Amino acid sequence: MQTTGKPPTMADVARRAGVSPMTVSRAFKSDTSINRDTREAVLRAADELGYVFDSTAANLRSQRTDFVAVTIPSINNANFADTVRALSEGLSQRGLQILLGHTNYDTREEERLIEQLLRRRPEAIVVTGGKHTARGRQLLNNARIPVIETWDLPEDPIGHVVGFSNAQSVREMVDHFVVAGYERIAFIGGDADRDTRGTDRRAGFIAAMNHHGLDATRLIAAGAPPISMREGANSMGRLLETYGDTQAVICVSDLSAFGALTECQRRGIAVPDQMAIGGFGNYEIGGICVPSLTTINAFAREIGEKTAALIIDLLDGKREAGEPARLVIKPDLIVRESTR
Amino acid sequence: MQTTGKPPTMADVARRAGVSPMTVSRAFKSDTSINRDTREAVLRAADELGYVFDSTAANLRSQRTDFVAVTIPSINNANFADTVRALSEGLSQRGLQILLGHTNYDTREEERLIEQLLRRRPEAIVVTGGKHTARGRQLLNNARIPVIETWDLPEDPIGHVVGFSNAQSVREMVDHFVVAGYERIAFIGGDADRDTRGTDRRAGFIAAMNHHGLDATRLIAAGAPPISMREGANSMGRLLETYGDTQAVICVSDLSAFGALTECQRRGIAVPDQMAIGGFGNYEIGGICVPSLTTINAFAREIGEKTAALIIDLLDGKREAGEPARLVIKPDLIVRESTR
DNA sequence: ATGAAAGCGCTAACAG
DNA sequence: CTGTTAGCGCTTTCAT
Repeated sequence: MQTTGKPPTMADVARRAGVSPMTVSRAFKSDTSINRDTREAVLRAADELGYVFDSTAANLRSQRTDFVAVTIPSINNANFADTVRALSEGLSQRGLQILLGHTNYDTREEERLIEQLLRRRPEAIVVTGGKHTARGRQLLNNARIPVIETWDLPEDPIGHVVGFSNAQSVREMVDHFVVAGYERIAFIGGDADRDTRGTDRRAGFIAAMNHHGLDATRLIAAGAPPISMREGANSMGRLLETYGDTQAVICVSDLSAFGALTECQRRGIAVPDQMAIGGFGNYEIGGICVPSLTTINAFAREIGEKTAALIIDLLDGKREAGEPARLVIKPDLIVRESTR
Repeated sequence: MQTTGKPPTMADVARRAGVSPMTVSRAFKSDTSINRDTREAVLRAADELGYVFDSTAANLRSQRTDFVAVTIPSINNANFADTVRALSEGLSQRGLQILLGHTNYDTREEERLIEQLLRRRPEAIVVTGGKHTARGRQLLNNARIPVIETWDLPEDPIGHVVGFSNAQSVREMVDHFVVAGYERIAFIGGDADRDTRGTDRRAGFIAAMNHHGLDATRLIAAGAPPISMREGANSMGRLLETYGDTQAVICVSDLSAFGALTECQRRGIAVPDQMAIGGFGNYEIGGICVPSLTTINAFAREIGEKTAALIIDLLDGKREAGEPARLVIKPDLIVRESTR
C-alpha cells in the first residue's frame, strides 16, 4: 500500500487481480453478476493496493451522482436539522447522499447556492420554503430533476411540495387562545420579508385576530431572522413596556418563546397567570422548561421522511414525474403549562 | 431554452457563441485571461441555452473537486452546527464546499461514512474526535489529503488536530467548585465508550475529585449519547433519590444541565442554594435560562474557523503538509447564576 | 460470467 | 487572447 505517487485506479486493481477493469467495476457493485471468488480476489487486490473507488469518474460516465441537493435557511436550527436528518436517513437507504447548503434566510444567497448545487448534477433538489429570486426560480424550473419545496405551501409551486400552512397553524393557536378567554394577544416575530414562514405566521395571527374582532396591532418586531432566545427575551421586555396589559403572546418559535418566558421569570411575572405564552415548532425545550410551552408541532421529521420517500418514488419511476405531488401536513396544537 | 432532450454542454455553448469549447471553459473561470466581450458573449449564449456548468466532468479532468468532507456525531447539536457553520463560511471563501455526514456517535457508522466520503475525492477531511475503528484510521491514513481531527486532543493523531482537552476543562470546573466550598459533587453523563468527549469529561471529573481527596463515585449514567434535556432531567431525579445530600452536579452538556435544572424547579429545589449545576458547551440556553448556567465555553465556532484557515493554508501550500498542526484551544470557564 | 472498445464533459498542456 | 489534442477513471454497450 503505497502512499506516494499516483493513487491506484481500477486498471491497477485489474492488473493485480488478473482480470479486466470491467470485472473490477462489477466487483464494486452489489447487484451485478460476477463470480463470488472473482469478486473476493478483486476486493482483496483493491485492499492491498489501498484502492479507493472514484465516484467522480463513475458519476461522469454513468451520468448519475446519487446526490440530492438540499438547502435550509440555517444549519443551526433544530427543526431544519430534524428534517435533514430524516431526509438523510431515508435517502441513504437508496444510496443517495445529501449535498447540504444553508442560505442564512436570504434568497440572494439561496440563488447562489442553488446554482452551485445544480452544477454538481444532483438527482433531485429540496429547498426550504417557496420564495426565491426570479433567477432562482428559473434555475429550478430548468433543472431537469425533481424539485421539492418544503416547510411551506407555495401558491405557485415550482414542482413538488411537502409542507404545511404556517398561517393556518397560527390561526388555530389564536382560536384556542380566544376560546380560553384571552383577548389582548400580541405577536413576537422577526422583521418581515426575509423569513417567509415567520411572515406567514404573523399574517395568520393578524387574520385570526381580525376575524375575532380583536386588536391585531400588538406586534413586536424582534429583529432579523432567525430570532434567538435572547431576542425573544428582549421582545418580551418591549412588549411589557409598550402594551402592559397584554394577556397572551404568540412567538414565532419555541426558542423566542422560551426567551420571552425567561424575561417574565426575571421580572416576576407569572406564566400563565399574568402572561400566557405560545411558541412554534415543538422544540425539545418547550416540553422541558417550567412551565412547559404551548406550541405547534409542525412535524419537521415527517417532512423529511415524506420528502425522502417522494424522491425515491420519483427516481424509481414509481411515481409520475409530470404530476407534481402536494403533500400537506397538518400541524398539531400542543397545549401545555404556559397557557391556561 | 429547451427543457427536453439532452442538456446542453460546453460544446453547444461554444457552437452558439462561435468560439471553441476551451474559450467557454475559460469564460466560466474568473481568473483566466479572456477578452471581456468574448466572455460576455459566451455567458449570454450559455444563458440562452439554459446551460449549467458540469462540475463532475470538470472535477474528473482537473482532479480537483473543491469538496471538503466533514463528519460530525450529530447534525442536531448546536455546538457541532456552530463548528460546521464557521468551517463552511471559511471554506466557501476559497470556493470549497462541505460534504457533510453524521455518525450518530458510532465509530462503525463513521467508518462507513469516511469510506463513502473519500470516494468523492475531497481535498481534505475533517472528523470530530480522535477515536475511530482500525479500518477508519487506515482509510484516513491512506487518504492522500489533509486529515484534521477536531473537538479533542488525540494522543496519537492521524494528521492535524484542532481541539481542546475535554478532561482538563472539567477538571477546572471541579477546581472552581471545590474552591467555592462544594464537596459532595456528582456527574451526569452518557454511557461510556460511544461519545469519547463525554467519556473524557467524566474522566476529568473523576481525576479532579480524586486529586482533591473527594468522593468521585457520584456518577449518574444518563443513557446513550447524545444526552437530551429530558435525560438530564431524569438523571437529576435519580441523583436526588440516590445521593440526596449532593451539593453540586456537573453535566456533560448544557442541554442535560438545563434538563437537570428544570427537574430541580419542579421539585422545588433551589438552584444554586440547595443544588449547584454546571454544564458544558456554552449553548445559548445556558445564558438565557433562570438561573443562568455556569458552563465551559469550548469555542465551537473558533474550532471551525481555525480548521478552515488550516485547510486553506495547506491547500495553498502556505503550510507544510508534512508537519502536522496541533492547534490547541483553551476553553473558558463561565461562572453564572447556577453556582455560587 | 467476463472482456474490448468507446466515450461521459470537461480542462491540462501546448501551440500560436 | 484563443484553439487543438488528448485524456481524467470509470461504465455503457455489445460481444463472447
